[in-house]
Amino acid sequence: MSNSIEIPFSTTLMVRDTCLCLHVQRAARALARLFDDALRPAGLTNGQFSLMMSLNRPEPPPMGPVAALLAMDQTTLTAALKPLQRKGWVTVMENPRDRRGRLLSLTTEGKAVLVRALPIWESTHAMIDGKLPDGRVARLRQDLLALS
Amino acid sequence: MSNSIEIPFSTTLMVRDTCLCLHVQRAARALARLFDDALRPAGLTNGQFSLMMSLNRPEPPPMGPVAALLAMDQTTLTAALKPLQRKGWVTVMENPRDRRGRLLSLTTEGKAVLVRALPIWESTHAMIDGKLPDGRVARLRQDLLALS
DNA sequence: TTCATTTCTATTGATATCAATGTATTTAGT
DNA sequence: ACTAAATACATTGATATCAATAGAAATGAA
Repeated sequence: MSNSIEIPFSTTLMVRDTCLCLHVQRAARALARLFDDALRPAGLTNGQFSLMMSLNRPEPPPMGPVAALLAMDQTTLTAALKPLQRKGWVTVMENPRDRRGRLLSLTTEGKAVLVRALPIWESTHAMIDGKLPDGRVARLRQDLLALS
Repeated sequence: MSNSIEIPFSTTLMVRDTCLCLHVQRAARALARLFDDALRPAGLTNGQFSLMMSLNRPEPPPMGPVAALLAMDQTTLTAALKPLQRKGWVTVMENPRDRRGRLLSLTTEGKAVLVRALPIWESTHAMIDGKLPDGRVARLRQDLLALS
């Protein structure tokens, strides 16, 4: 019988130390927890905050561009809207110009939630900012954009 | 009646452009899709690859350290192990030295899956690496670690 | 106009993620 | 040894994520 083929432990350490995907997933989970904790008093998760903030526009956007902006699957956006609709913070209406599409907008109450969440975002983000040397944050954002 | 308080659109644009959490979540989703697509022929997702690779050690680790390494909640790890156990790629056994704990190890078949996945990871990671200017990747990893 | 194609979204099923909570076991203080 | 506290993990419930698929409407080619 063929003996098991194994990956050497050194390779495991190399992958662990160099894998960009793993590094980004780790940071994503850590930052998500951080912002979720901070935003909890406002009743929002980090993802809900980003989504609702992206809906704060002069004109209600259709779903496609919003999903693209957040770099998420369209079906994920459909699902993410459900709890926000239930809470009455977001409305999803048929686009009169294209009846396949939907237009997303914040309700008055949704805007109020966002107003309460904004200072939390500001202070939390300022704290994160302080964790990295000056100027480094801009480059980090640029690099993350290149990966998106 | 009090008129609605709104966040100016300029603030929305500022948050969209500067929020590190959003940038990291975006990159995390994009990279996850990229690696998931590449690893699909091997039957693994990016997260399963990272998890199984982290189990490729001389001694089977308990769950706590593995969850910490991946920067994920312990309950998430419990859930993530389920499909891998079902497929017979990972075994979860009681720790004889501490009967509260579990020891995680790859099966022979699990190691074989990992062997098949490794070259996919290598080529995919090389492609990502090429997207960023030389030397920038190392700094990016360092910054992501600082956020974790 | 008609029909094939494309576009926009929803649904289903599977996994991922975490908070809240519960259980069993170990450890520490006495 | 006994008990309180801490530790390690599992379960439940809710949301997040995407692939596969399906439906409806718009678009384009003839």
